[in-house]
Amino acid sequence: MSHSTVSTSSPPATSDTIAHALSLAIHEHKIAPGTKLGEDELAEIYGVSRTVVRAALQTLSHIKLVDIRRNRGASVASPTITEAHEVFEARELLEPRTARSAALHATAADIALLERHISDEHQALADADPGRALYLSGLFHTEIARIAQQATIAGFIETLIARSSLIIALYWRRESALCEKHAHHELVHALAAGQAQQAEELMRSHLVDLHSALDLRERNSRTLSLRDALAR
Amino acid sequence: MSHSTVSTSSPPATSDTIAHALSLAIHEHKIAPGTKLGEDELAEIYGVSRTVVRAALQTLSHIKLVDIRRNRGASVASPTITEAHEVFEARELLEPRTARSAALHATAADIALLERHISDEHQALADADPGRALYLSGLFHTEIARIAQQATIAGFIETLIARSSLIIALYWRRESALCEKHAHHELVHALAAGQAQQAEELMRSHLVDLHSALDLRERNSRTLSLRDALAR
DNA sequence: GGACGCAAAAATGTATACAATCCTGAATTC
DNA sequence: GAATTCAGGATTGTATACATTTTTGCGTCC
Repeated sequence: MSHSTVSTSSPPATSDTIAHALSLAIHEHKIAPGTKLGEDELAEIYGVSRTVVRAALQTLSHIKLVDIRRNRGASVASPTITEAHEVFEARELLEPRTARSAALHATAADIALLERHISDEHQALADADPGRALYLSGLFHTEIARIAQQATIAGFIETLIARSSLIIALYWRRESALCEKHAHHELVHALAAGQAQQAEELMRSHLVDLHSALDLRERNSRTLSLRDALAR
Repeated sequence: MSHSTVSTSSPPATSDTIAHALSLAIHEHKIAPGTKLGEDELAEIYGVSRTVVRAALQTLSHIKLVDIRRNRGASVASPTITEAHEVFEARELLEPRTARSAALHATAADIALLERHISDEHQALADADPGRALYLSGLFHTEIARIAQQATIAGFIETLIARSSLIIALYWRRESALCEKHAHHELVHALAAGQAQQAEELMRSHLVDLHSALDLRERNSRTLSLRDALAR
């Protein structure tokens, strides 16, 4: 009896359950980019057959959290430097406009929710759980997209944020501390006040800050992909 | 022997093959929105097991070409009016910027390819194959996204164009004839000349034209969803 | 000692069998 | 006659068995 299933006597896991659980673990940096995700292993962990696991992995591969290569199985994706730039450029194109729209649609309940996310994030940092803080930070962005009432664009942003989590795992430079300390707060204020232009600008500069806090020099690429290669 | 497999003695279809074939048929309006896609039926048509068919359907559901509801199977998606607006608003946000970028990256080979797409599209219209013309028209847009060398955004645009095909099937009004007669040509000229600003503007107005050629009044929604309901 | 090759083992791809759910339609009831 | 109930069939969900491919590790050869 090596491993038991993750939770005892819970409703049997569906592929959505598993995809969600894996997604969370990846967001929180509990599973590193490049990690092999064996089907049998996951099937045993969640107490289901490989059929269900494969469906979950396919879902995750579609949002590029997981890389599936034929006959070679699934592993957590490791975005290249080029992809990292692309993801942040896409965010810089989509999110400011979305923040503008959110400023026009935000209700009091929306603002309250965003503020709770921020305080949860601070709590996670206080608990020395940076992975969870990062996840909540991403949730803040997806929440804004939802408030903007553009489900289609919100879906895109969701996948971009998921990939951003991988990018941060690979390329974040420690030196650049929490430059975003107040960015989310200021954004909420602009949204609450309905200041569309202000919200758009704040979001743009916030994303530029994030982008520039990454070490995306070519030199580093080789180092990191080498580490990946050794990691397995 | 009722149905035989689609092509005799071809390499066995993979889920990608099937997803591509179905996607093409939907793009070309050979399968109408709302059509039920039974697993056994498709499995027999393509000469594979349901396992492979299910993977293909899942792929298509990720890009919202197909709607899968638990225990209820898959059918071709029928976007609502709200979704239709969202899709075109997203395109209006993404594609003009992409066209700008394409103008800066386009090579002679790229331009030649685009021009061939246009002439193919005209040929299809001459052959009285409007479905294929529509498909090629969409391909023109995805090709521009590819030229822009932003794979991430190109992926988003690809799904938006796929959904646009469904939207056109549901909401296109015949009265508004080919207003876009020269739009693609002008766009290619701007791209070939490297006129970024011009390309961006042309793409924007082209998309606005398309958007306004749809009948997205609420009244029509009920009519069409009723037809859907009766269609099965 | 290192490179090559091959067989065994492990993992993924696909098909099939079985279980659970939904849909259909005829019989029943009011 | 209309609504309801409840089999029976049809369809989807999941597990398992088998086929194919990749990986691994040992042995051989140079």
